[in-house]
Amino acid sequence: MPRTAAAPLQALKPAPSRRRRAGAAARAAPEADTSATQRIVDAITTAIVERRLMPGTKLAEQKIADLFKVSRTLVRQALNQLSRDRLVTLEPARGAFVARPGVQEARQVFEVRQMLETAMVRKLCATITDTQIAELRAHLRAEREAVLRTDVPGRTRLLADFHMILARMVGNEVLAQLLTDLLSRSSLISLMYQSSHSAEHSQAEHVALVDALERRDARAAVKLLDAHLHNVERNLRLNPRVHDLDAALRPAG
Amino acid sequence: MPRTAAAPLQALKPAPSRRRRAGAAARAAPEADTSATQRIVDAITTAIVERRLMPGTKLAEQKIADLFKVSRTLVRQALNQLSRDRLVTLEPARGAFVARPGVQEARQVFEVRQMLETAMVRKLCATITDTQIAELRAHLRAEREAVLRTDVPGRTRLLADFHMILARMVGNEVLAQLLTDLLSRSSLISLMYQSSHSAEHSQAEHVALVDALERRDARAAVKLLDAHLHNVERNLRLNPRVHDLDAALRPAG
DNA sequence: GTGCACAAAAGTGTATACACTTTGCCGGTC
DNA sequence: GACCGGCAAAGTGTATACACTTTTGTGCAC
Repeated sequence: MPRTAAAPLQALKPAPSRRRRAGAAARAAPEADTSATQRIVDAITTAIVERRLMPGTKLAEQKIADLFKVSRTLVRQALNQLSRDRLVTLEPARGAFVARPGVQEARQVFEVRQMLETAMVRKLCATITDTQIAELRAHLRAEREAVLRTDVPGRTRLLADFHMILARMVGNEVLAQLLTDLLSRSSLISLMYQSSHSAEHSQAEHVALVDALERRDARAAVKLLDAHLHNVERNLRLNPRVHDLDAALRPAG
Repeated sequence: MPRTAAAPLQALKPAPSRRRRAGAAARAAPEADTSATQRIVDAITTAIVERRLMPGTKLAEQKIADLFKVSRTLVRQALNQLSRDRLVTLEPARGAFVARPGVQEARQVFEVRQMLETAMVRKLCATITDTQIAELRAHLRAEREAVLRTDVPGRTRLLADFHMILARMVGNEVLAQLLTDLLSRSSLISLMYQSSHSAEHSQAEHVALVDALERRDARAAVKLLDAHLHNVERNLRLNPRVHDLDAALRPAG
């Protein structure tokens, strides 16, 4: 690795495009430019989700402040938000680090996802419209293209966005919010425990799920989603392995 | 009301006892004293949950800072956290206010709770031990006593804690965390939409649920929980009413 | 008497300053 | 040569300062 270890934060430089927390306050406000704090949160979030920042990386306040040309005040606000999302951990008087979710936390996140998403799909089966099916099909095509051209960051995000789209289609903003957080954490988890679940496999499972939704077959849809999440989790390297040596030696276990 | 409107924040003075986010970082750390920021968050949270702060109340930074004898910096951190919990809303350049969740948000919170909690109870039926049943029975007694002596803040918290205890019994910290937030928001919601669901009724439904859990009757338990949440929501005054006049006249609708 | 304009006051948004903790390094000691 | 103590550098935690926005109150015009 030719890069010097002193500047791993350069990964933040390419500013993101998407905006988070779109439905934060559905006021009549014309939704002005995003705040500086939010820009930093978004940049770090997408850097983590797109796997440009490795777990354990130190996020020094002054360095980030220089990168974004703001004071530490705003950086601290951003890091606080991120720590509530569990994407970074704050160690008192030591600083902020990209989180290293443990295997227990990993399992718990997937368990909650399974609870929420199966209920979500069940509801969706009863309300989904043909227009929404078409929207899903369009997304599946985008997924497929990203997989075919092996666009790793792109397909990673699209595969996660699929679940977000389902959540938004239920029309429940609270649900969408929760799932956004869980999906970010899932990204971090599958980054840490290097998933062997191929992107093509995931994509195929998404297709099957949409097929079931189109048939309004709730039973099948729930079963497929359940299997999908189970597969993703099963293919994480959550068992003690040689590769996890460094993690195993840490006090957190 | 003899109080002057200038000091509604006195409600914050009685410091809370419980600590939030207990499982934040299960490190080997001896868990030192809570940070000043967290103390403020806890104080405001419990003040809202125990209904000492009304929705819409302005939370001026300097006033809170004076109350807690800290600088605005820490108060801002606390308000930011609270806004992420949706207990306060931040209006740019105007300040922080105790949130006024709309009817749509109210319905969505209860919908998500129903999704999460039914799944949770189903899992719990398969794993619950006799010791845990006993723990629940003890809690039910505490609830009953609080109801009988019409200890309003106490019973409010105990009735919410019941759901939290169920969540913790699943052994899933992520789930417990999510539900903590949802329950806080639920408290705020039932405060705003003055519930007509009597505390005695809720308490009786809790008893029935524990009975079903003791029989390990998942079907019945899920049904009872479902009915319980449905009852609570149905008894909120979510329909346009005269009492909501002030809310109705606000631009937010 | 009502309505608008402007100015003072209050309050939020961001930056900077400073105290204190942690960390890495150097020299001394056994 | 390894270990312990302390010192300097770096970095976090909190307070304060200042710019700018919103609000409020006053006076003037109509």
